[in-house]
Amino acid sequence: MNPLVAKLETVAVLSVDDRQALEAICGNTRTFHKGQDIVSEGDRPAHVYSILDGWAARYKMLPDGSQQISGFLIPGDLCDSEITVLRKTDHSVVALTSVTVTALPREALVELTHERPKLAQAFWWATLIDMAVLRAWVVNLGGRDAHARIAHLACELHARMKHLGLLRDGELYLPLTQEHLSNALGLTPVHVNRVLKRLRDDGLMRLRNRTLTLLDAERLAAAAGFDPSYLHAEPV
Amino acid sequence: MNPLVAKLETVAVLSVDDRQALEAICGNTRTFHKGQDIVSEGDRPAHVYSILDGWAARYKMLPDGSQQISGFLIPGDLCDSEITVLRKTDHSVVALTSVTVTALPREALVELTHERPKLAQAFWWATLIDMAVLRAWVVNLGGRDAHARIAHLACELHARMKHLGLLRDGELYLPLTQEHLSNALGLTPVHVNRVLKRLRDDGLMRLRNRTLTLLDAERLAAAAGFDPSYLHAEPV
DNA sequence: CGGAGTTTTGATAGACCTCAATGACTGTGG
DNA sequence: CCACAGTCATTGAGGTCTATCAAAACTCCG
Repeated sequence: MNPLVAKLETVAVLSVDDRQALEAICGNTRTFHKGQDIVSEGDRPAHVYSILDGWAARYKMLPDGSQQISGFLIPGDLCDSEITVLRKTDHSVVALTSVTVTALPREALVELTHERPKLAQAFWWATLIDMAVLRAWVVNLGGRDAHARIAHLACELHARMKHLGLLRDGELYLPLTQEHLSNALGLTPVHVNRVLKRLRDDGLMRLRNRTLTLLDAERLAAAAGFDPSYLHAEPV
Repeated sequence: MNPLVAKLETVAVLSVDDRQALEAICGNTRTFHKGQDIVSEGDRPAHVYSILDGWAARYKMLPDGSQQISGFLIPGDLCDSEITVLRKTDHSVVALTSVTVTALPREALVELTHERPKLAQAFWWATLIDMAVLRAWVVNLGGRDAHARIAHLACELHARMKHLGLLRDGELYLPLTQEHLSNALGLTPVHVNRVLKRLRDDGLMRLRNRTLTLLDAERLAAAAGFDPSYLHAEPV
């Protein structure tokens, strides 16, 4: 099933009609290769891209040439929903793996949500969850040291992928280099490396060969101060 | 006019009917005094509170007793819209001044947006703007040093208040202590103090007696890497 | 096998934190 | 109108976490 539909259905009950209408405006799929920008800062895309498969990252270039990642996107996530209100995107989205997206024409999406309030609600509510994730990032960056910060991100990604049913043997494919992590966490790659070593030595988690293993999920969550309830959305 | 309506009208065109329907579900107003929690983490409020007047801050308590602020709320902002999807709030909101809110019953809001797609869109789009602000916070916390970080927050708050027409002589009433700033910016109060002194000595900005003055808005924005377009929402 | 990207490790430096004390400001009550 | 308490701002000294610079080892892939 279309993962966007799946995501919306975790926050709202859609009628068959609603679902079909949404699927009807999904345009052609398009594939981006690893490293390619799906959306570039300053663009005024005519489409809202929804990720069908693969990983992507939102990031913003800073004046000194560094980049700050503000979110990781996985299947079901929208890359640039803000273009429905902002004239241009205020950040970029880059493919971390080969990424397949479906393109929802902006106008069609606006009309669709105008005609189908249930869908408009669903998009709103899905955005509220995304926002809860973003708040958790703020708390993570502002309130925790490197050790807890990395642990928390690991817990978040693990929980999100689990929710999508994308774990393999409890392990998680993570296409992130230590440099990606450092750009997401406000640390340097070198320090990320050292802290990963400590997490590994402490038996909390291991990241190797793009595979994340939670060695002791409970102690890891404790070290991270991780409480998954913000992610979720059990059916109301 | 109800500042919530004003906020929604910056992102969508509402009919008179829509506006009246929204105003109709605004329940009694309620006033919280400074320091009081408007929403507490773990609550399951039956109302979504919209700020009519005053300042508030979202924050989360961390295990070590510190608190991380994830946003400042000003008139028009919703305190706890996430309760439409999350069973309980994942953070608290505290009044920084005396705060007047209007209470929108959760059920009524859900029904209203179900019946009036334009309103549902407006709430969605307003949330997208709030999210852009939050992304900017992530970038600020993760990507900038203390000097630029404080400068950026000052620019953001100035721009938001200007947009609401709440500046006085280009100056901004800011009911924040240096400790609030430190809790928002992931710094210590002592360091905030030192950096504020430097910003003052450099002629960039001054914060004194709860009044923020941008001494040199242009150089300040440059130091902060501030680009206001994310905030905004000119009519599309 | 070669070469680029990535991970790992060491040594040193700097931004920011902690602890602690002083000084300014605000509101209150006598 | 002044004295007082409480909150908040300011300053100093020393310590820690994380950054920077540099180089070596590893991995992956063509």
